[in-house]
Amino acid sequence: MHDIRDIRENRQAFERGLARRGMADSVKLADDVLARDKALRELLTRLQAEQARRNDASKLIGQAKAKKDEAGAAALMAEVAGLKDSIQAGEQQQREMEAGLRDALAVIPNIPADDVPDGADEKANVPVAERAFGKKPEIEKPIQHFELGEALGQMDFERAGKVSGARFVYLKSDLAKLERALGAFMLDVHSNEFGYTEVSPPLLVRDAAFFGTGQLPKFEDDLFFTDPRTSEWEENTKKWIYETTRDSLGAGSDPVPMARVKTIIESVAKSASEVFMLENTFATFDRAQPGFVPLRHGLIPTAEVPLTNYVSDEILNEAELPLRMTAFTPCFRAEAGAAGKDTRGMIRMHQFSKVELVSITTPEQSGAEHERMTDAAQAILKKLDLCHRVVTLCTGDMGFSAQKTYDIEVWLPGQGAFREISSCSNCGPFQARRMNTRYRGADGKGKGPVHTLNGSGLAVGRTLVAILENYQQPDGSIAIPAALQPYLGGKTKITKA
RNA sequence: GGACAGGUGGCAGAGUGGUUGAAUGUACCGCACUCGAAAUGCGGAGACCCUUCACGGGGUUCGUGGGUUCGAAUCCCACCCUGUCCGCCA
Repeated sequence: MHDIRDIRENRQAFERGLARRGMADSVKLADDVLARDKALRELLTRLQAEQARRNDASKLIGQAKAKKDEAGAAALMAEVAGLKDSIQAGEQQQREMEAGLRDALAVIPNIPADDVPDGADEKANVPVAERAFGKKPEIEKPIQHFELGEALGQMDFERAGKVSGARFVYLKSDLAKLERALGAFMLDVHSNEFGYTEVSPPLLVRDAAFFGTGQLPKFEDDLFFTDPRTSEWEENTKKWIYETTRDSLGAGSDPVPMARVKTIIESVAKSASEVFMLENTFATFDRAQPGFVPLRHGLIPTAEVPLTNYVSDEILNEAELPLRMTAFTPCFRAEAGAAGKDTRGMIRMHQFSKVELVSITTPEQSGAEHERMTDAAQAILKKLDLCHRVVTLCTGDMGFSAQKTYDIEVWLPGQGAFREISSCSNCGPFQARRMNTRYRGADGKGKGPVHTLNGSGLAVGRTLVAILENYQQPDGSIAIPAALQPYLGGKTKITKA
């Protein structure tokens, strides 16, 4: 979320930043947002003058009543009576305008950092030469991981399809253990060597958390949600519709028969719940009538969501920063837009496990922390001796909340390609503003929003893929990297059971 | 999930319609006393927003969102959360 004051004071930088991201309408966007801001401030100035007058008068009424001056009080009350409607209308308008401005700002992505390369898509990403590691293993006729896994009898997409549908998998036996070992190994490295606090977070979170990290309101279709339309919620909704419409329906003095009223309510409630499921929920979030918007939970697409939101709505002390957290969790992605890509194997799944790194820092710390986090993620690949490279994402390839991102790409011999295995982003104050997370210095003075960073350390599913493909043996077995052997009871290779 | 109780400033905790943005304690900052600290005394201090070149002025904020009222921490409605008991359960 952008600070409207920043946009107001430095409109050029805002427009240029969005243009660098490839948004053609950045000037129009700035126009829109600034017009809303101006109108809102004009309203506030007017409204607050009225509120001040009302407050003064109300105090005087209180004093008059205390002195038993009923006539004086009555006179004052008459004087202020007219203000009430105007103030209430103004407050209503204020709510609408604030929500409008907030909604407009909520869908605008972060501005790229100055040192991020310009470009439209992944082809313009720039390798970070000094971060490259290892060399591609020499493997004759390398086989893809799913063929290896299926041949071992320990990776079953067919049964997963039967039970859950496409893009799910059963891992069994040593491959299941390997996933668990990788998670434990990564957590140990990050907590013991890099000072991240190990966390086991909630996997189901509320809309507000998704908003905080930037998944909502724009990327609802990428997430899985629980259906909140309980029978109770339907009842509340009907009750609300009845209460708010009974006057206009005339149920009291009944030009419309009660049965007809009930039918209308039923149909409105039904379409209301359908609209709810189809529409972006945030548009109505905490603005509409309470019982009308049901609470739902969504499955986290990454532990970034619960780890970052851990500090939402809080004011942190500068001394406790940076805060570092790591978690090993399943991640769930609906990935509606990705159909047709990586349809075979474990590269792109609805459910996968990942070890996540999150740092909460001061603005001064975030740049160095970003490098440090990338070091931590790379440390895993180095310990596993997996060939990889690092690229700085160009402006057109970065995620919504990021101002700078490094992708780590591991070499997959079976695919004959480098594939993303980690993505480390510095989000600057962008998420902190959405979450309302600030910090204060030792003197107790507020210092504004914190900076947030997140990175995969690493995607466990894809690491498992990388191990299968890089450590495959001519006989179809898989060697186990030395660093992992202690986590697998000293085992040195995985063979068909 | 049900019943009951509760959510107030960094923390604790008064306050049930009228100079209450909020007593009091504690933590924090400044000053005095002290060689210094502690104790004590005096003073200061929340957050967000609008407005002003500035000094300043104003608004909002007592879980959240609405409502009643000239005026709401206080009354009404809904929701969220916490605690206790009951139920259910890995």
